[in-house]
Amino acid sequence: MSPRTSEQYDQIRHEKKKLIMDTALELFAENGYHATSISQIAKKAHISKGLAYNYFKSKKELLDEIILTDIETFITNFDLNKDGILTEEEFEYFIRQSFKLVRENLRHWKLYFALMLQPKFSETFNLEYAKIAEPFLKMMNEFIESKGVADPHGDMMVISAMIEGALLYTVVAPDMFPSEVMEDKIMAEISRILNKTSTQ
Amino acid sequence: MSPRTSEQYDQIRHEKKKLIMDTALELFAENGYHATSISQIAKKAHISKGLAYNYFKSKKELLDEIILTDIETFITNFDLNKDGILTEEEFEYFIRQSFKLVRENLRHWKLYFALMLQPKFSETFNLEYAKIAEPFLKMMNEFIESKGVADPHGDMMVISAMIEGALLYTVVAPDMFPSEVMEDKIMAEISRILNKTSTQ
Amino acid sequence: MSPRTSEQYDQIRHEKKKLIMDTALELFAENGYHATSISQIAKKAHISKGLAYNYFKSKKELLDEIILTDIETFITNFDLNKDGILTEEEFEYFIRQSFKLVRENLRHWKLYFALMLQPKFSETFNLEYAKIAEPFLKMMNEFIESKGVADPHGDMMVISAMIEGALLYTVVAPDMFPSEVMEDKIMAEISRILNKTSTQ
Amino acid sequence: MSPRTSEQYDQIRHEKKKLIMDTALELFAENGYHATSISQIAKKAHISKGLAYNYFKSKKELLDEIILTDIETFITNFDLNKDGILTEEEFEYFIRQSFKLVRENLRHWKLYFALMLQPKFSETFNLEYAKIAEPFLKMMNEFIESKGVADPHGDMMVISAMIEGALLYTVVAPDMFPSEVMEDKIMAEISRILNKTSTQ
DNA sequence: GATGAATGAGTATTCATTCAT
DNA sequence: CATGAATGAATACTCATTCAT
Repeated sequence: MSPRTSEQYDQIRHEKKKLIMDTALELFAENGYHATSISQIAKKAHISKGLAYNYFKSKKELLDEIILTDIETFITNFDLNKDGILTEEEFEYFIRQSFKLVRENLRHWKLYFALMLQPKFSETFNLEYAKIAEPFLKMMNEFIESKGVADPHGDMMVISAMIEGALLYTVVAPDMFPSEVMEDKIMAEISRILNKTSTQ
Repeated sequence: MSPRTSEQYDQIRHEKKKLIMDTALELFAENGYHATSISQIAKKAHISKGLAYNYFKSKKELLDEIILTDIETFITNFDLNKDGILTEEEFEYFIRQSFKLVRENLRHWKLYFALMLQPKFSETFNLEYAKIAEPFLKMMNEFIESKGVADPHGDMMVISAMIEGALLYTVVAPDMFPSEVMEDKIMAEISRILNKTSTQ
Repeated sequence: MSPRTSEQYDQIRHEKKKLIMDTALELFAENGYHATSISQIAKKAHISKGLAYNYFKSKKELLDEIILTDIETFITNFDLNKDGILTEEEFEYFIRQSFKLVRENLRHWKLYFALMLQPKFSETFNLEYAKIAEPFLKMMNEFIESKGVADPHGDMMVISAMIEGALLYTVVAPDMFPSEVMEDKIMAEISRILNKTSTQ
Repeated sequence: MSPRTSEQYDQIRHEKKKLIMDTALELFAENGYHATSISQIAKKAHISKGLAYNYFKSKKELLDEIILTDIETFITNFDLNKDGILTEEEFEYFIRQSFKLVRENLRHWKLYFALMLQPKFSETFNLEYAKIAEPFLKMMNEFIESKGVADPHGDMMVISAMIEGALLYTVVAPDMFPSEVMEDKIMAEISRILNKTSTQ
């Protein structure tokens, strides 16, 4: 048999890493980071404990890589680096896209909320999410200000809270609070908030 | 010499229990239940590990008692059992009172959000919080319906999300999202949502 | 109220000690010495843990006192110190009395068998039981020799084993091996062993 | 490099398990189950505490596996499942074999006697020993009945007591009660009991 | 790349014992 | 005489991590 090419090795490495990270995310989200052991992850992923350490230096680093990868996915899906002024359509796109991403990866967001509650725990998490949150808030701020409302900062806070609350419900109680329904309602509410001055 | 009276013992027991529960809540909220050890709690409370077990049968039961006590405090502060129809003032009172209670006991609510994310973990939590959440949602539902809005269920979800998000920010980012400011803004927003039909 | 007389105090002390020892024996016999905690004993005796230490310096000493008291009872019931030669009636009395005492205090004998199996554990037990066993065996030896059998030492061993086995069954399986029935059968068997030479 | 073959792992597992079980049996027999800690076992076996838990889920399960293995050994050495009628030689073989097995594994039988005294403690023990005891008693019963003695049940009890007592002495006082000597004496006694009718 | 045996520090929990009252 | 709060050492058990193969 011919030896595997290095591409094949890379392929294997990549797939195994993904398998481990997916499995870990599932368990971290369901039971929490501390309540999840490497043994459980290994068993569920049908690999040996040793192999997990072949790919990740430690349990914490496994968490870190999960966070980083998810952030990357998020950023890729958003293109948050644009500098120009947002159109109404782009603004709506951003928010709807947020709901969509949360719905498509509930586990990640469950983990996100959990880590948000223990800020001392993960430096990585704090740093990485700042990268998202800041431009997001900045964008939101600028857009709201551009609308000429009376209290832009206040409106920003209400809108953020509404979105954050809806995303939390999407994650913990999707049956009682259907995500798509909330998304539409919230979009409408935001429109009303930001356009009320013009109608007066 | 005669032994301590049972009143003295009750007094001691009550104070020590409170000390242990307060200390535990502080650590549970800050670092999470699983990341907090009985040793840490004992050290911080300046007692021996053994004493903690004199008062609580297990770590889980310590958590349970914290939850139960906090729920009691909450219910006492609310009188949620009233059946009659809410006035506008009472409705506002309920919501403002919620913000107030969260602000006054941030630790408890941090724990609340954390436990909400791991529903399988604590039976006690689920049962006890259902006791609060259900009448709260029912009250909100009935009140909104009484206002004759076009989409009462949708409005209820938006309002709930707004409140939940604001409370979450109150707990995790009070500096960036000042709770009192949000409270006022949200009260105003709710008014607008529920009274918009009348102005049309 | 007049102070209690010292006789009354002695009476109280004596009764409490007995209560504690009886309770402890019950639990030691049922679950074993190591599996029984002072707390359990105190709870079952409806006293405080502290009181147990008022009467006994340690858990081990509590065990020791139980052993000593039981030995005393045993010796009192036997009058094993007689030096003279045993009559046939006296020999039978000894054995039947052994069965009777075991039946009347199963707990103590359960403890006895358990301690016999862990000779390193209790010095007290070993010393005290030697006091019983030695004269008992000596008596048995002398009596058997006096009967002029061919193999007195062998017969002594068989008879002892028979008695010991029957007592063990009396303690652990009285339903399947009714003690009184065994007692009679064994007495008959002993007679036959010791008198067979004369009939030949 | 390639990982160990599963045969190698099986080999290692088998040897280590045996080492741990042998060490545990030694200590359990000598000092009792409750008085023996996993630390002691680990130290004596020159392994870490953790490794013991790699092989046995709990201390109780370690005990269970010891019991089960010993029972297997016992049954293998006996072939107790035969249905046919016993010859005199087979009956004698059974009894002599019992003595032999006890002598060859004193520790196991010390544990057996100790567990017999605490029937509530080990379900496993009760169930497994019933498997041995029942056919053994049945066999003995049938054989005795086949001999046409006047009181077969009574004889069975006396013979059982004699054997049980002799085995107990074999375990706790082999110096004072030499096992082989007792074995011969008891065999002779049994013969006399069972054949006395025919000679009269 | 892959395995799982092995470790050791840490965790929850128990318990004999002490002591102030 | 009597209580039960308090301690600390020990116990069963877990788990992240290492390593020989």
